Amino acid sequence: MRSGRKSSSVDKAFELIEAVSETGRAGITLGELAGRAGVALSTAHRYVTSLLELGVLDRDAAGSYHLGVTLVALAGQYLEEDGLRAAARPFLAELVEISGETVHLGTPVGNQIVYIDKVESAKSVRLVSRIGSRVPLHCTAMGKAVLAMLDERRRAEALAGPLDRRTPRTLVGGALAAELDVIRERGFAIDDEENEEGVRCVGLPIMNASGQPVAAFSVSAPANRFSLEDCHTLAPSALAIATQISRRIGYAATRHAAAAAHRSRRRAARHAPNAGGGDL
Amino acid sequence: MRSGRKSSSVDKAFELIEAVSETGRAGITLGELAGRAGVALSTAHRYVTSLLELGVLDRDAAGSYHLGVTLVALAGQYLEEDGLRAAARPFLAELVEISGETVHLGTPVGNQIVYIDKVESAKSVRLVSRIGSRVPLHCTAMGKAVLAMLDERRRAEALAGPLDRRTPRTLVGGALAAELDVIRERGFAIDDEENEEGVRCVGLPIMNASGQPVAAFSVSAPANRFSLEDCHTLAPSALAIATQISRRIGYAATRHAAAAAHRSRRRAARHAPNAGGGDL
DNA sequence: CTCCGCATTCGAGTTACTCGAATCTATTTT
DNA sequence: AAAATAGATTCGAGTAACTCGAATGCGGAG
Repeated sequence: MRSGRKSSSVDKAFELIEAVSETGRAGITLGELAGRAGVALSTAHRYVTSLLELGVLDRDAAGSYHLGVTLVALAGQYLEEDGLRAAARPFLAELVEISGETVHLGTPVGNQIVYIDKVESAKSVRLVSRIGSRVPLHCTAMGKAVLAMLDERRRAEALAGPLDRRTPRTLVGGALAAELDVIRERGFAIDDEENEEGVRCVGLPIMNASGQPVAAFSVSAPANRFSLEDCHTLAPSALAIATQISRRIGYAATRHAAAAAHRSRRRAARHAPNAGGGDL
Repeated sequence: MRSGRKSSSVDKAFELIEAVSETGRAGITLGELAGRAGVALSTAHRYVTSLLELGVLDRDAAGSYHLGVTLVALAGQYLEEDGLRAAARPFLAELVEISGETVHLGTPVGNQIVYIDKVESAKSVRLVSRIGSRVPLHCTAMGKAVLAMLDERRRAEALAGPLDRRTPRTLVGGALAAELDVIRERGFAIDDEENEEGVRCVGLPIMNASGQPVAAFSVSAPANRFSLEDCHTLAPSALAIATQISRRIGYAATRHAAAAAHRSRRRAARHAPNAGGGDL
């Protein structure tokens, strides 16, 4: 085949954006940006010229590059239209009531989870996080919940790279694979200080009509007031909520119902957008 | 010159993204997308393939395209790092105290203003808005405040397209130009139901070290409890706050001090990033 | 079962990107 | 204050990668 099936220009442009994103508050010079993204200096300059004009990137007075406001405009649009978020919100609020702890909603992209919503507990010692944060799949409750429900091929893909040992309790390799099987069986994941010391979470997948884990939610709390036992106690309520959210976005709820889900895909596809439009 | 100074691939990719953004909750098919963005179907397909893989766009079960979560991740990063937002926040909160009404912070991109922060009043009848919203320049308080401070060339650029008459009071043409001169002179803008009936706003520009209006903020309220007189009464406090924010991000504060601002640009440029890093 | 729309594939043609070196501008050093 | 340095920007040749239109294949609708 003469031409590839994707656009390398687009890929490179987003590599540039990602490189800017990773540099943080200080910004980054054009030269360094080109280096990080692996393109020639003049190429980077040309791409960046377009991105500046679009407001996707910005330059400060010193000439360093930063992310631009256009990204905020697009993200705002996304959050407003996201049916999953609208559908899940009341259930997540209910879960905050039940657990008394902060609940997050996230979606997998690549081998990360992006937080797209948050309902905070009223307690004074809360965990800091923000919508838009990205966390790894392999060491978080939401991430493991998603991994556990992926088919073999996708799971292998997501775990292909070297896995960070963020804490002494982080699971990798065979131990992680075994854990994922357990999670798949019981329906929920526990992050036992595997991502951040002093923080425990319970995470559950949200399945779409095709039986794919399209999102997840988690309850997070300081480990000292959220024991492993508390995690297990909370699980039944959380499972019920996961089922309800999944059903609401069109998942045929039988356990091993991949085939059934597949058959009902057409109808579900037409109904899903409407479900998203409602506010309940 | 053989090669242009910007990348048309990047431009087109964002035209696609913009087209998806404009379609709203229902999503858009590939064919229509190609039409709106003005590219061939197969081209759109290639770009979209990359954008899907990056998580910038997403497909629902019916095959329609939507915005993707990667945008949320990037926007979250932007908001976290934005020095202006951090610098302005305490002052905006103070302005909410003084006025009792909701205050917004926004940045110009193209001929729109994007909301990047919001501090809500405690009153029960509040205006709905969200971070990431885009509003026109010519008929909003923030927009007019920015327009008034632009140099002749940029102002003309921003007003080049046909201007929407959003309400009967919207100003266009000569009346708008005259109004902008008044705004420049007195330092603040008033949106007297020019963008939305029943809503009045007072808007002020935030200037950077080079004397350019890089942002604006506004106080918005239902017209029935926020008269034109109220707007003028609030102005002095708002002006003081605008000056303080501008100074904090590095603007040499003298009134007609464009030249002085220009002379001090080098020093300011070096200091500005540090000022942005602080949290006060 | 057939029709129809839309996603996807394919190959030829050419635009628009890549690279390295030169130039210009701004900042730092002596 | 002048020279030195680093980085941004321009430039031109070469070619990889994109654009287009048509053909194919898949899934939904009648």
